[in-house]
Amino acid sequence: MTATREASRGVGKPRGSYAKTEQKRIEILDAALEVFAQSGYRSGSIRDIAAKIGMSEAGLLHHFPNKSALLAAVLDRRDDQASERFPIDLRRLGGRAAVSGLLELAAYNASTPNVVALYCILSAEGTSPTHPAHAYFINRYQAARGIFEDVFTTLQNDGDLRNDVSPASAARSTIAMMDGLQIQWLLDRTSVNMTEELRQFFRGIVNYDI
Amino acid sequence: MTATREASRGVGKPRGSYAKTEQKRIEILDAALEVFAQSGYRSGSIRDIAAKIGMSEAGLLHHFPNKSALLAAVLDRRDDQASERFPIDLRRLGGRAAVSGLLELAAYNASTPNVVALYCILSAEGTSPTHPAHAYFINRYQAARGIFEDVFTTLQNDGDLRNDVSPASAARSTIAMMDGLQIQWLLDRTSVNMTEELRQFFRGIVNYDI
DNA sequence: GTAAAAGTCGAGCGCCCACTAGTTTTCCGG
DNA sequence: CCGGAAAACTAGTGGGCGCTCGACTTTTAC
Repeated sequence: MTATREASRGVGKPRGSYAKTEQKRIEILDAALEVFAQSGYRSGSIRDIAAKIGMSEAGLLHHFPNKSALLAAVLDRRDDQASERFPIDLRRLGGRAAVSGLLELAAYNASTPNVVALYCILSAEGTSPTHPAHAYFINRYQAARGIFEDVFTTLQNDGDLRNDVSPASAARSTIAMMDGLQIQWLLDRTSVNMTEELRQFFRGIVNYDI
Repeated sequence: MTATREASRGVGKPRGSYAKTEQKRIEILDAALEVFAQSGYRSGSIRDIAAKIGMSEAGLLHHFPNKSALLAAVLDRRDDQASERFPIDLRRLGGRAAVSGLLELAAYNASTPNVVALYCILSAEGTSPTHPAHAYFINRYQAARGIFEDVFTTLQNDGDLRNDVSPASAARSTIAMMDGLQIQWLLDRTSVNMTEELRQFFRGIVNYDI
């Protein structure tokens, strides 16, 4: 996660990894994302992932101890990439700027369909308590609701959120809208424009022109 | 689908099924719904379904030719049951009554969590074009959008839908809201009240007190 | 240059899968 | 109450799965 090959160790024997190792890990994670996005975690196979990058299963499993660790690494990487490529701190922006940020986020998501598919299938699978990503999604949604609630609280304090809409409700329903639009969009990408539909949704709960 | 054991055939040899056959089919379909709801289609196994009702796999497969036919039968049965147990013709109701009907539908859904889980996981899996329920969901969403659009058109003609909301957009976003709320609700049933959240959503797009 | 760690692979283990074949058991119309 | 169809079971088949093991190759610190 940090930078280069295990950094400099003080003494001891261990050697750290080769120069190309990190690149290989990334190649694996990219392939895993595609496979999990298409087939889900439960039906996506390590065999398929390995084949996609011309590697043996055993070779792949040298880098990740098992399948669920691989999934965890895929999700970690996505979270890292998201904050790199879309570094918005919604709480900091607050109010109208944060709402605009959400619209930009929806537009950005529309440019990465396989990531959308990944979260769509994994969040559905993850509703089962036995799924390895169950806790991840519980936390993810709790965190998202917290952030969104703060954003809408700010918006309301600015007089920009309708008074009969509670920030908590706005948070829950905004998340629901984003998730729900993704399903229709994945089934038929011409059926819905996620950004415009989300904007229209916001028109129903805010007090300003958007 | 109709009523009793193949009805009366005129002449020929074949004998029709036993008295308990239909009951057994239903038992299988109920078990299949539970398994598919929990594990999805791809990871849900015929073995689990058969075990759940104390039957052998081969015995089960006597009633359904293969796994995907079983899934199709589960979906058929659900559609039949839905129109029996919740026989609302939204188009007929039109306008405010139809909107109320949707709120009742949300409340009804909250009383059948495994059905909600079934559609949640299957619609996510079904976004993949190779999934046996892909066409089913394409059709289902198209039909739903059509019905909802008619409902909101009526509502707008009655002056009950905000003028800056198109019926088509209201249809898409209402479906998205219902789907999205279900995910949060399945992850943590205390996190969201689907009916109230949907009502609040409608407040943003209608012109009357709801 | 070399030794040892890191990376890769082929083979295979035990398990689960959907589905089939053949046989036995259950039902029921006559 | 009996003959034959329907229903159910036992026993497989071929294949995919996650993961392990031991041997081989590549890299790299010294």
